[in-house]
Amino acid sequence: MGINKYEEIAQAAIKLFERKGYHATSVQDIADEVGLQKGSLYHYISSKEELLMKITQQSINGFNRRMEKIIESQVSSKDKLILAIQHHVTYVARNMEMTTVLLREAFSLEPDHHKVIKEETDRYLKLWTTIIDEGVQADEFKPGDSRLIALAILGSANWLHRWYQEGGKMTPEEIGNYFAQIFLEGIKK
Amino acid sequence: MGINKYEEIAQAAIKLFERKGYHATSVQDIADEVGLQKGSLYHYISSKEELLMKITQQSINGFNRRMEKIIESQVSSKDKLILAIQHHVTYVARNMEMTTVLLREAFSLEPDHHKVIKEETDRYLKLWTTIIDEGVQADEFKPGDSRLIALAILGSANWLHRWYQEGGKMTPEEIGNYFAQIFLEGIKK
Amino acid sequence: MGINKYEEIAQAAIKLFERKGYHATSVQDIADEVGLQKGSLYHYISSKEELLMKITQQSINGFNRRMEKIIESQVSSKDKLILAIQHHVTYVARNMEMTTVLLREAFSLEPDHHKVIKEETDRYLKLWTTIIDEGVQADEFKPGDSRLIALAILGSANWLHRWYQEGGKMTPEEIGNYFAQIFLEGIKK
Amino acid sequence: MGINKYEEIAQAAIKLFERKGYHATSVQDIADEVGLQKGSLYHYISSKEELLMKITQQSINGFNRRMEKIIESQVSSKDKLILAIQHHVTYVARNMEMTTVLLREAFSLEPDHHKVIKEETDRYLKLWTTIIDEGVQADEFKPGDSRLIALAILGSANWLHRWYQEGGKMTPEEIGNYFAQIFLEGIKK
DNA sequence: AATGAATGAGGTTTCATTCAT
DNA sequence: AATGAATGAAACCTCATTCAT
Repeated sequence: MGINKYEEIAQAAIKLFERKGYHATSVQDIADEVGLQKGSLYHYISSKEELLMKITQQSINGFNRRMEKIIESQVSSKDKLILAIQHHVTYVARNMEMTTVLLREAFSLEPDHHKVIKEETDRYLKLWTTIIDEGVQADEFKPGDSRLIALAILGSANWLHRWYQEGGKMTPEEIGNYFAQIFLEGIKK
Repeated sequence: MGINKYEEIAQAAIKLFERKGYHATSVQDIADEVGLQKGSLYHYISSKEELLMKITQQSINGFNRRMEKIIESQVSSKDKLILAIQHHVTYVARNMEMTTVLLREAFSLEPDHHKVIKEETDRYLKLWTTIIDEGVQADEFKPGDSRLIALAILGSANWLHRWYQEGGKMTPEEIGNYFAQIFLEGIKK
Repeated sequence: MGINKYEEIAQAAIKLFERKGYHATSVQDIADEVGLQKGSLYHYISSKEELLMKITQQSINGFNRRMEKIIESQVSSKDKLILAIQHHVTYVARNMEMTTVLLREAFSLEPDHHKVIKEETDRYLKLWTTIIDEGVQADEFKPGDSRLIALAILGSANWLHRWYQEGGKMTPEEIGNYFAQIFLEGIKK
Repeated sequence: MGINKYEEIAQAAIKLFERKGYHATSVQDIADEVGLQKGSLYHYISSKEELLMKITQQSINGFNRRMEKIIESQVSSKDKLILAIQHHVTYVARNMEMTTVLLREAFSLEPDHHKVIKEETDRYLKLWTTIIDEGVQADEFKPGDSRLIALAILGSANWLHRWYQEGGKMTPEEIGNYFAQIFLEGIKK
């Protein structure tokens, strides 16, 4: 904190965008949060939207980077899926504010910027379907619609940003495990 | 359409809030959409926020009403859960815009209003855990954390508002069935 | 005054743009001049630049309209030129502020708008060369570079906006006559 | 270039003030043009306005200095007038940007500064009327209003900054000659 | 000599809401 | 029921200038 002012500003923006929403957060709010005058912010940023863009980009990149490593790893498809769920869930839980901004505010980006984020999220989805398709081919998963399955899992895992609270009775890792188990085994006795 | 002007205004608001977001939608936008002057809107509404409140309330009420009927029905817990998933999925798919406004914009409500919506969504969650708990007790479901299971299912089902498109290769009913199957049986072979 | 608010605003803008320049005139200045709040101006205009555009357009149109009538009239080229000089001079003198805005501020228009004004001023110049060329053909004027002559005359006549003051010892008509005489006969004895 | 940084800055300012206007040119623009940081400029200048003042002063001084030499020369009034026109025209043509700044932007100076420039331009005008008055007394020119004649000539000659382009079919000298001829002989056959 | 962080005032524009007609 | 003029606050952003380093 303090070393890199841009980072400090981005952190303030993440916090405020999460709490109030992008449009309801004023540049003044961000300036107040970092203790600068409104105008002084513009030494570091070129626009409020640039901040949102950087934040969402950083967020989706974090998801993609982890997922690519999992895909490249030498384990069974089932284990890849378990890892993917665990990683997604813990990443959301450990970056709640940033994830919320990505999931809720990215659509406020200007069309050009939004397109870039959209492409990255599409890529992320594809990485999920790859794992599932491979698992089906390896006879590890039931045949099915891999995109629908991926969307079901991602829905569950993303939803975490709406209810997870640090200090609850389960750790993110435990939640990830549980989610993995649900999707693999189902809840029926 | 045209009979009830308030309803017409609400429909315009739903459409615009979904498309642009609550804060990015101006009262002028809504007025344009219904073909009135900005000032004339205020014969029908008392504030922009009131519109958002009515919309989110109507939306969450729709979810709750259906769920209560399911709970009261005389079928097994498993069948209740299947019905609940089917109903939620089809309700989202058939009310995409309104659902999006509920899920993405409710947090823009003033604290007092937001609290009301929060209570209703909490109630909705509780209805889901009720079914699951009963299913566990009836030995239909594996023992587990019913809240976590409900949140997993709701996450999947809510996420639909981000990707569902009318005219896709599966109907909402088919998607609902598939989701139910995933959560009951899992995807592992 | 008061009947047409837009006209009132435009008049205030002309006065202020002339006095302080376009960029040095704030929307606040204009609002103060007409006794409105800054924001209220935007019921009548869509931007400050629109005002400048309207003003310059009205101004150059005034010049062109008069000139076209002169061209169509059935008099000798010499008399057309005299009329043109008289009209230009009196138009400048009677619309000092607007002319100043046209001549000094039009270049502040955005490229698209500026292009429109440029085309109109080019057209105006061409009307002048037409008269001169016809006069040369009719053997009324010495052979010469009609464009250069037109630019010389226009320079003199436009410059009026920098020095003319109402109530001076010569009326605009007298100045026009004198200018016409200078350009036709020269000053040499 | 480079030896005298102040001169470099002034040249950048002339170029930018001409292109965009004084108010539309930011100190940042000037800094960019000379490859310095905004703050560093203030080692050389004390304010943006000082730059405009220096530029306009240098410009009007150039006009006055030449004119004084002409007045002192031992030739007929007619030849003085011809020389004056030639010099003015070539000076404008060879210093287009600086002249434009003088003619278009001087009025943006603060009152105190503006007054100084005004006095110099008034002096310049008086030098012209002196020549004309002497020519009338020497029976070289027709009797007339010397101020009006001077303003007519200056208008033509100043207007050059709005249309002259290097590389046109006439050199500045040829244009000067032509203008002199027009004002002396007129265009009527 | 040069930087670049910071200021604080002011720029244009948008907007939810009110109200007389 | 509908208008449209008007408000006043707040939005994002720019800018000339200062100053510690």
